[in-house]
Amino acid sequence: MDFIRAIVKDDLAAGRNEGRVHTRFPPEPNGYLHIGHSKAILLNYGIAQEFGGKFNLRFDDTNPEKEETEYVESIKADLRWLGADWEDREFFASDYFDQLYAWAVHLITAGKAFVCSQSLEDVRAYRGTVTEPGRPSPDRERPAEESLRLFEGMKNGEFDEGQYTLRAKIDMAHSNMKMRDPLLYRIRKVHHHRTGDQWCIYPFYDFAHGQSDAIEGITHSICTLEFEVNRPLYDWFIENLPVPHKPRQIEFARLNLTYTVMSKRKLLKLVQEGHVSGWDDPRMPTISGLRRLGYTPSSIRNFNERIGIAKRSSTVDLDLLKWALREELNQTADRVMAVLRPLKVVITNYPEGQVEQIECVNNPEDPASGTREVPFSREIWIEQDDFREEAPRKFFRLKPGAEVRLKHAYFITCDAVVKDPDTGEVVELRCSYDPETRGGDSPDGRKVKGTLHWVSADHAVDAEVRLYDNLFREPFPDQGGNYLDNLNPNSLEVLTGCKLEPGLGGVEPGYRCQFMRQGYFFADPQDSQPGRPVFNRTVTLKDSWAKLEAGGKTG
RNA sequence: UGGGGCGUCGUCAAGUGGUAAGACACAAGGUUUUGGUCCUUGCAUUCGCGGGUUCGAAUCCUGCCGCCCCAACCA
Repeated sequence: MDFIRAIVKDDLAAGRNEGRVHTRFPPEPNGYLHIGHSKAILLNYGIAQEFGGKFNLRFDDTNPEKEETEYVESIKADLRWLGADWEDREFFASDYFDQLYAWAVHLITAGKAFVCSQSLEDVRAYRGTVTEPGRPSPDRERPAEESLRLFEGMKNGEFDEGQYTLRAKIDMAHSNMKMRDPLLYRIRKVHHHRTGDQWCIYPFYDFAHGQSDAIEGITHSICTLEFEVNRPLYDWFIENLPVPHKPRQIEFARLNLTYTVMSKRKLLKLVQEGHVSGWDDPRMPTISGLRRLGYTPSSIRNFNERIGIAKRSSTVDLDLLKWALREELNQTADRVMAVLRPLKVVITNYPEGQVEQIECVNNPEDPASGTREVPFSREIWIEQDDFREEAPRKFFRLKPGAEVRLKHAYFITCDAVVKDPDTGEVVELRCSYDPETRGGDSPDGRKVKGTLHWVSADHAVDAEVRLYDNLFREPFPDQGGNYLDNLNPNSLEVLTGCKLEPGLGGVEPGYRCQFMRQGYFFADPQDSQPGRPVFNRTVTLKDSWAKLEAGGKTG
């Protein structure tokens, strides 16, 4: 059990919050959700579930300049996909603008807030530094009546942007910078995605967040580490306002992942500069990107269970995310045969025009998945990588004179290599098969080390296959300068003319399977259609042969 | 630098005074009609470093070191 659940459990045992548990996920609708957000979502939703509590969705929409309805919709879709259910409790900080305004008035009346006329520059200069105390604004002792009048003027649009702000009167010498008379409201004459032009003053995060929690009866306001310094201010508002409930803020370490970036600002730049096709590009660490790549919600939940919750900043190995996906798909995905880079094989002793139906196991990990029939004929496609004219000792695939097994079908032996007379490129293999080995076993007990996947040439379905790899080539893209310099130039390779076993021709978008010996693939939800399949490679299979080769240990 | 937070295996992470869980990664074997899966084994005499308290310390005290956050009219 992590430290936050321990706190919740303890609160329950002590009878705090009337025995309630109520959490929330408070995204700002200024970008798409990413895998890092899934940690916060699953934590908050998970705690509500486990302790019989409730979970709210609340959009933190206090900055109209960056927020859009498109983001609101994408966030809701992603939350649903992850399985987080906020029932009918969908809120917006902007729902509380009236109450927040009233509370601001309350603070002014109590002499705890004032309207300040300092310029942006002066506010900054007077704030002091981390080692020096700040100085009070000349307006700090403005009479409450006057502040009240000015604040109303601000609300009514009588002033220009930047002319006035509302500030709390706390302590300009406080060692915590957040407590040096923080800004509560600013004038912004911009259209808000929900309140339209109703308001021209908008509350800041600090003045909106805790109070929104209080209004909703949130018991545990869980957020990330960088808000730790905001907590004294969070508590100050709760203590100095007549709020209906006192929530408690608890911070945990946000998720970082190797080979990617997680800040919305950086992701937005990737989108805007066209380094990716959009927020849902399969290479993006966004929820929508992972979904389109082929990830499952359960694998993301499983991943989150394994990384834990703690307070130390950390970066999780991307391999763990990939592992969580493989672990699930190994159990659930049907195995099919697809040749990505085709090489023609003619089985010279196989009768011309003959076609046999070969029975294939759908998933050896799941007997209930049954079998299917795949046509076999004289000409087939195999993977170019599965043939080497000059092969190292440990290369168990096809080479001149060698015998291998075609999965579920026959043993074949390579008799001759046909090359393009001009380029020397291998264009076709002439092989012979052993009719006694149908099904893949030899009656004389003869063993072969290699088993290849294949597709009958006459029956193959053509497809486009997109091979995705890490977006960045460095585990820490931010290290040493600009992350854009560390973009992986080979993050996407598009293959056309791939040869699929015929059953794959009519597959629906969103279909998931294992291309045997290659990886898990997903029929692209947007570009694939029955009759014209387009597959995304979600994740490769572990490849110990590639590892041997890379290590020079192929004999 | 003032304040806040954190330092346990390559990466995450349990552990809260009784003598270092687990997962991923990695390595070596075995099984295998996917060089996949699966199985076996190995992988921190040590918990940032140094002192101290104690029969006993990753856990308590103390000094130091390192990393992260805060000086947006962002969240």
